Amino acid sequence: MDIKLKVGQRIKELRKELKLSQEKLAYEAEVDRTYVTDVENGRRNVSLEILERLIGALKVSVAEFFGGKEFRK
Amino acid sequence: MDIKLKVGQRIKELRKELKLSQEKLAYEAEVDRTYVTDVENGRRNVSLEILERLIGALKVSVAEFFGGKEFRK
DNA sequence: AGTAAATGACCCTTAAAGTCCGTTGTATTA
DNA sequence: TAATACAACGGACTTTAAGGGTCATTTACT
Repeated sequence: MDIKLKVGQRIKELRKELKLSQEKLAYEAEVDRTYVTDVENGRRNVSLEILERLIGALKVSVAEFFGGKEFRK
Repeated sequence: MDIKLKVGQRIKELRKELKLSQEKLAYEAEVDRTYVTDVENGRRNVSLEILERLIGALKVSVAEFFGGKEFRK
């Protein structure tokens, strides 16, 4: 599966756990509101720095973010 | 520390383990040789798809790549 | 020491990342 | 019904990632 989609789904999953809206997450990560929608739906080829901000806003480490089985090959 | 630098150092570390030159790695990942230099030195804000190609060329999973302690907060 | 390979640094395009405006659809709740 | 909150989508715009050229510097090996 496409890595953009995997990342998007992981972000959505963590966002739901925190009961955040896309808009709240966007605010916390200092990205655009519409951008979060696109990322979660696998339509954005996110850069490292933006990814780091999103992951930080979701209160997990990069290692935790990528620790799931969908990223183990 | 900057995430671009952490990623760069991790790439260099894995590349050395495989005894690959930057040029070989660049060829495998289908990116420019000078681009690899820049990435390893933390000067590039790599996108997901390029990162995936580099990680793949280094024969590890995304989870393994980000599993080290430098990515655990 | 010499010389060849590998790496690093700079600069310049262009293709794409990321922003910002609005609108639309869909639940939920009063 | 209307009001509210959230998510999806489009288009136009600005910024930057990615590609690639060239030359300088470092590293490794005889």
